[in-house]
Amino acid sequence: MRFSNLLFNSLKESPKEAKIVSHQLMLRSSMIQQHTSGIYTWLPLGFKVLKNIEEIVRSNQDQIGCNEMLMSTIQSSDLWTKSGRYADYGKEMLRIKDRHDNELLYGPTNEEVITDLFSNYVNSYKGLPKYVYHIQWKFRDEIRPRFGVMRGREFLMKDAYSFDLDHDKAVKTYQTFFMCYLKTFKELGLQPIPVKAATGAIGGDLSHEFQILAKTGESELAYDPELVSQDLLEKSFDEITSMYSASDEMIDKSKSNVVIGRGIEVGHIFNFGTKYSEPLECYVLNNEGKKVTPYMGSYGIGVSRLTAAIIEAFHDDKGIKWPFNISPFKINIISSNDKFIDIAGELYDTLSKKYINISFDDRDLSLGRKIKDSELIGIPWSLIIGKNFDEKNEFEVINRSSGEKFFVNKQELENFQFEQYTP
RNA sequence: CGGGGAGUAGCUCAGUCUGGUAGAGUGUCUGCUUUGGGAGCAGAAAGUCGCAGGUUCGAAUCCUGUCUCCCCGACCA
Repeated sequence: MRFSNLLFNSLKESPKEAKIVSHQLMLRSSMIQQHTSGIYTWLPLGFKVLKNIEEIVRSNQDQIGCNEMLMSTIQSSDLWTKSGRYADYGKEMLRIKDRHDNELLYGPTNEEVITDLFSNYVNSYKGLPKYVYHIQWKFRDEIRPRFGVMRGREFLMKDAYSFDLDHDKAVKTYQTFFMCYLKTFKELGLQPIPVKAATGAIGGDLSHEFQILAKTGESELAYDPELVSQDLLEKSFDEITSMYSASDEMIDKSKSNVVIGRGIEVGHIFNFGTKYSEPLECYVLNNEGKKVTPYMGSYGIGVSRLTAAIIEAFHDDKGIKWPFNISPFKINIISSNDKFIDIAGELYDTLSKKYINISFDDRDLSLGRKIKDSELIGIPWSLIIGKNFDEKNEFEVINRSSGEKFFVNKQELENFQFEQYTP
């Protein structure tokens, strides 16, 4: 993408409504624009990031045999009345009436819809287990939206649902998703702390929140420091969950060797048994031909929230520092002045064949301004063609994260390991 | 929903107390000079002062109503 074609306008000052750094940087770098309280338009840069995160989440779901599908945003109230949640959900649910006066709602979650769908498609224990997910916009009419997309009313969520024959199998499934989540977050550059959670409105006997440590996190948590210092992917579910972690009121202050911090909840998983399958009359026939009710679980990841959470984790006073695979652009080509614009353009064409998502700042602006924008947006690499090219035929490559500079000739540039980037 | 604050140019904000021609910085546009870290000079465009009503000769400013946004709390991916 050439900057001359990009819908982008960096702001030097933060709009005053933004209180936390991720919100400020998202506004300053033209990632989002607020439409109304808690509802945002995703501008080109923000949308690219959102899709990159979505893709990482998607590939990890696919790896555990989870089926991607797409359920509607608008739902009928019928199923919710059946499950008993139409009344329970209260004002957080956005209720709508169509022209026939039918009661509809903008889905805040999908347990009802998927349970109903499942009961129509799977009738035998042989069809179990089944995992399905979708990545879809949700709406919860929060009392007080805040912090930009961190707590919006409209948000993009990956929600998966599992169906198992019995409780033990459902627990195994739960563990599979648990480990899948750790891997997903690691690919996003994050190491969240799995916190035992109260099961709340969704109910069930087993639930974990995945919290990213951040000063601006909304909830307090206490945890065993080993949950942060060790690679959890090398441990088993039992080893991990035997370490101490607790949130808010569940924190045991008498515990020693425990760290108190604040966290951003980026994922939440539940094992809730037959809480929905039973009232919605979802069953399969077992090997004796008898009706049994599947055991279910649901598994959420806040995709739009993750954009903000990742910025909270990776930024400095100059702007965002995107991990390579999340960044809207991987390499930003900058010509220091118009003299090099053609050479820069050729380089852009060449590199575009090798990498996806290269950008070329072809605007007629001073070098300083272009570098500032590149830093603000958080592009992992800037590639400058300027005086060093003139004098020594060298390109200058700057790493956003470390600030390191490399001077390379054309041959070296071709072999340069741009992917080796971690903030 | 309770408590607090704010709506004036794209953005940040002054002006409101004490009514009298709508302001600054930044950004935008044009021209020239520039071009290695948000360049310089000159010029220009840009706001029904959130909306509605009222008081007044006259309202951004005073009064009434209303809408929206933000912050603190209880709920949540």
